[in-house]
Amino acid sequence: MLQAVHSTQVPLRGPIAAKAAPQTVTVPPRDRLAALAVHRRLRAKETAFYEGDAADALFEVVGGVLKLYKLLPDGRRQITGFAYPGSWVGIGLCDTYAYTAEAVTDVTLIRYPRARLESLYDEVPGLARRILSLTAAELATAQDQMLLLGRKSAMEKIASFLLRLSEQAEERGDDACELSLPMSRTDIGDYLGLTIETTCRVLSQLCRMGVIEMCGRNRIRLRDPDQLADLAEGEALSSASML
Amino acid sequence: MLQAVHSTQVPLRGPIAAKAAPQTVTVPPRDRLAALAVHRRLRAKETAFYEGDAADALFEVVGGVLKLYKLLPDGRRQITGFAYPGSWVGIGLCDTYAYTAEAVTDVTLIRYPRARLESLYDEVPGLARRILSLTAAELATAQDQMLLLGRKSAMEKIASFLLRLSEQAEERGDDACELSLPMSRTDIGDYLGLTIETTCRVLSQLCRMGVIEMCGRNRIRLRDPDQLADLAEGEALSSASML
DNA sequence: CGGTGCTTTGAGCATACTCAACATCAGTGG
DNA sequence: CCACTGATGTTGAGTATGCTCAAAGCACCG
Repeated sequence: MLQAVHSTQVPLRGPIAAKAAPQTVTVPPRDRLAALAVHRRLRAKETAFYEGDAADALFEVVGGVLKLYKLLPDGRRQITGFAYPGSWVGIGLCDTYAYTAEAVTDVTLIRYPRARLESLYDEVPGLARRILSLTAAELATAQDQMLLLGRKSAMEKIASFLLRLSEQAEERGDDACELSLPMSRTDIGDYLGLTIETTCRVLSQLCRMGVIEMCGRNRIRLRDPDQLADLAEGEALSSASML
Repeated sequence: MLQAVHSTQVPLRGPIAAKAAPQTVTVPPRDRLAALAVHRRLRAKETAFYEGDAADALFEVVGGVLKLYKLLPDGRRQITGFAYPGSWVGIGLCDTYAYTAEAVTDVTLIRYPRARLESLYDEVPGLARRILSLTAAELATAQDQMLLLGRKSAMEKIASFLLRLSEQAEERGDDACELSLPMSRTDIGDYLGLTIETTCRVLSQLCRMGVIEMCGRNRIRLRDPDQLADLAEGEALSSASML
């Protein structure tokens, strides 16, 4: 069973999580993966699993957006990431999930039983490597986020967040200046380590500065992406202090 | 070459990065890995690689402690982790390193050329899985750190940090109450998203509260680990407000 | 001993938080 | 269709936590 190696190459679905090099997996494994897959739908606000649950499955996001978060005993919340189509959720070696996964919008998932998926790691060349690649991309994103959370100001955080959304939109083939924000202001704050009030205030300030424009609650138009990029890295333009 | 599978099992060196289940790899791969390995020594303050360098190798820490950090253009720094013996450094899919790795103490590393290591992933069963396990552990740690950076107070950050060091000491078989802090106060601050002054102040406060005791600059004794655990999760005891 | 680098402590301040009021939107039912 | 309601978002005023700037203490090392 370890022989079945040199067959045609088929690209797996690409990751959202940025810089992952295009990877491939041989065909038969694709089938063996498919044999494990079970589709699952969630309505907005439903959870796929809770932090602390037995981690018996991995999920691939096919449609919609999930938020992944951790809680402190007193209810403070940190969203560790948003999962867009192409993301894998629940990766991590532990036997319990390290975070809760809750649907922001209606969501479609593919569920892979963990034990059976992992038993394929050693049999299906490229599979472990593929998962590794996704995990490594997620790790790189997490490290960027640590820099953001630990060292950036509120303005820099919001600007960085909008820019990342813009890059993702571009990767998806959408207009990089027309952002959709499916998550609430509270969610954005909990992702960036801010309160909802600060999140609102900074967004309003960016509007006043003419850097962005709000088109309804969940839609933002970037009017000056270059200035936004400057703001994201602390190159506070003089106009930043005006107002 | 895909046949050489069922030989005796040998545990690879365990990870510091916590909850990784003990994993094993078959013997021949161990040899193949060893064939790639090159030892390297660093004196304190030397760097193994810089953020942005071509990522042509992975490193396993054998002795000493490294700090891994990212910089903003204006010099603000976020340490994303400390690498103790057993840690692998430089994991991440990118073709450039995502952070700088600098020796805190004198350090001994094993260097694995990345391309050649990765070419073994599909040939050596268990290898990719092993690296995946390490990466996943690092990801879980990173997510904990996001919660800390985004949502914890200075006191909670310091308390959490000391507790994690204590757990690591225990895993290493050392006394869980006798912590060695090889890194400077500045490093601790840059790891926790604090300034050096706040770091000092909180440590002093913990001393005054009788929770810890400082035995020289780089050594701390935990006198009340239970209270420290309470402080780490925001269960601010009344004594916390009494200076 | 005197330097240099790291740490500690103090005083004042700024950023982001808390609390509170109000505005807006989406969904519901009259 | 509009009025009502609850949820979500926005804005303001005051405050607190942690930062900045500054000085002094301490330890290690020639």
